[in-house]
Amino acid sequence: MTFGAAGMKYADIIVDISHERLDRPFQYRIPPALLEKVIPGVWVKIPFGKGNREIKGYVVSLSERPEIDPARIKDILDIAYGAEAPSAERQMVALAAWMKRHYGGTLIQSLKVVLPVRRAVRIKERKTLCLTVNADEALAKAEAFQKKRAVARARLLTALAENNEIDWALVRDKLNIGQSTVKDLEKLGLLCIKTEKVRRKSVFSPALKEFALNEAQQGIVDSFKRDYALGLRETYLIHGVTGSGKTEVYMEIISEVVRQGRQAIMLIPEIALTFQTVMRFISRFGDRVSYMHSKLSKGERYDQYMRAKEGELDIMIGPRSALFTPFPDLGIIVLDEEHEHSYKAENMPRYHAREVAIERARLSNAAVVLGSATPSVDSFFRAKRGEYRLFTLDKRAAGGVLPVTYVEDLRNELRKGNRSIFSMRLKAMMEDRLNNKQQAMLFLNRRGMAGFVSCRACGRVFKCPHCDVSLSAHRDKRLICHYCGYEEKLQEKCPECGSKYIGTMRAGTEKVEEEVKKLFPSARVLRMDADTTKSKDAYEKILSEFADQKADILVGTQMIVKGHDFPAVTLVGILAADLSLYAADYRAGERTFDLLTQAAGRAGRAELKGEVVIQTYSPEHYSIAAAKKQDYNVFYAEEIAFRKLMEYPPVSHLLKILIEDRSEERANRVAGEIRAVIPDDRDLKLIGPAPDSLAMLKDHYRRAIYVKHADYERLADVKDFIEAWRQGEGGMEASVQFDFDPL
DNA sequence: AGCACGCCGACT
DNA sequence: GTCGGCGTGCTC
Repeated sequence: MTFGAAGMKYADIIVDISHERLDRPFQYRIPPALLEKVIPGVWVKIPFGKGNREIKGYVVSLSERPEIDPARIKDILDIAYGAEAPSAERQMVALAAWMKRHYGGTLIQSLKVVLPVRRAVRIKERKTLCLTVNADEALAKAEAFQKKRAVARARLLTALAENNEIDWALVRDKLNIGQSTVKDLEKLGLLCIKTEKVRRKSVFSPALKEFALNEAQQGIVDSFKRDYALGLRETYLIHGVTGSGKTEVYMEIISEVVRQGRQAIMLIPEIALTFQTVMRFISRFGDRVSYMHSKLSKGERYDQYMRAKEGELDIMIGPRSALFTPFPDLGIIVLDEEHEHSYKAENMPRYHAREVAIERARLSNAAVVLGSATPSVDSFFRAKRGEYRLFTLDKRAAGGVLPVTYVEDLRNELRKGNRSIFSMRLKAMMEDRLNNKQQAMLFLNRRGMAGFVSCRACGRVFKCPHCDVSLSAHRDKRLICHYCGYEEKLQEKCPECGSKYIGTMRAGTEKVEEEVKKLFPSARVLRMDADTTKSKDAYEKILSEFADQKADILVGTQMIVKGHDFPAVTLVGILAADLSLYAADYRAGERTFDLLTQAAGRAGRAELKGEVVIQTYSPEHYSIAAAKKQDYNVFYAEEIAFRKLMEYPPVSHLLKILIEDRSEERANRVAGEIRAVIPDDRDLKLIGPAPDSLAMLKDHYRRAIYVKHADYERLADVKDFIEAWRQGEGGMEASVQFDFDPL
């Protein structure tokens, strides 16, 4: 490290404003007094823009030579925080650069994800606008402004008259109104700006437990140790059926790495669902373990990070954010339930924890272990290709047999005159469990319920003829494909069988609960869904009530599928397995198989034999057929064939380049220029430019170019190339955004 | 993103 | 003329 090296008069700084046009280093002069302190990794205060307003910036490097006219270069005002800038942090910056390259967005966005947030806890503020006059008066004013051609003011006042309180962000994004308009109206006394604040907390307590590994588990641990001793740092995928004891394997592997004086990160999907896992780690590793969860405040999270950095911890457990724990010598990263969707970030940079884990491991010479009962198609594909080492645990550690699974064809039920939501078999089995004082779970698959349309008689699903995904129902009886924009009218009769029973299926959990009570008036029913778990702890409360057998039947959505063992549950009913199958997403088949397998895994985990009833309109679909057999390999073979045929990930990857501008001519021109400048590569497939599915948004014309390639890295190259070109000769006209493997 | 400059339509 | 809204361009 070069601390304040001689001659380094300038600092290259990434400003803390997330905008495409500002996403590059800005040079600032380092005043003599700060020469020692301004080094890469430090946050500084700088004057920015014409008004020299004070903002923060992150120093990425130092330089001797001014890149622009020195007269235009301003001085750094002061250090903001972080004068200690350790080497671990340098690695995090490299990781941020990697994330920007692979997921798009700005560097400052990636930096903020990767770097611990400093104690200067920014109080989260939410600004809302509200009227200070009544609605009628506002409307009158709006009309007056409209006459004066003050369109923006009129728009804002009309909106406020309707809602009387609107989020500032909403006004800015959806109404396309600048802050000058808002501030002017505030000055005129027509509206006021309210600011609210938000807060958080946390608690826990441990327990104790012991265990021994079986042969299969020990085999994995031994292979890992051998590799690790040889200095091999690989990515391992453990495919282990539910109850096969993956957690013990993780703990053993982690304990080996910790013994060598290195640290471990253990990633879990969500803390609430894996509470037991956390407890087991705490009981084994004691106070050298810490965990994180989404409810921790920034200050609390920062404290945990600091403990890790200072060497007070060996293991960090938590959701994807735990990935950025600044351990001095990280030796291993484990991702449990690696197929879980919560590993994918929802906002920019939309990173996947699995991929970032592998990159971080590479940077710190660590190994990666992925584990799942139903591995993601992506990971299994890589394992088969030899990128990851595959291990299999196909037996339950505590013995016990897998449940018997029945698939019930709902079309037959309808034909037999059974129009209830329960098949005859499920009804009979529920009755049996009630008589024998055993428990049942009814699982309603609500995922992908975004209104797909099907025929109740024959099960025909209305699909897009171009994309092989289901169409989603919109207002005024239109069916739209979210992939290509294809549109058709909702038909009166099913084109397949002529039935008029066509519609969006919307049997909610409430409806199911009602039906159960109607059918079995004496049954005690618990319901768990977004409604009943709104309050804090409601989730745990319902589950423990059910575990204590205070109810006979638990009705719920996805959330009942995970966590908690219920020894007395011997029946799992999946009411409509199709619902996730026809979601407008190429991963629909994968999701369905996961859900069914995990739901089935809930039945009969102890001595009692379990049974599973899968109700569906598409018993022949491979996701359902494979779930019935509980055979991941059968599912995978079908699914990967489908992905190959359709050129969907992981077989192929897609980069969407979105060009947006107020002027249609400019949007078209820039799109054309970008298309022309993309380097020639015969394996690179280019589509477009063409109007985006949302051809116009907020009065901006949108044009899209799609680039397809089997290798994700080539697409990242294309993005880098276009960005560099735009910073240089291409110019920064219009706005350009990149999206990898969109939708 | 946020701020200043300047163009163009409405009004004294 | 000139007042002021709203578009345009730039930020080391």
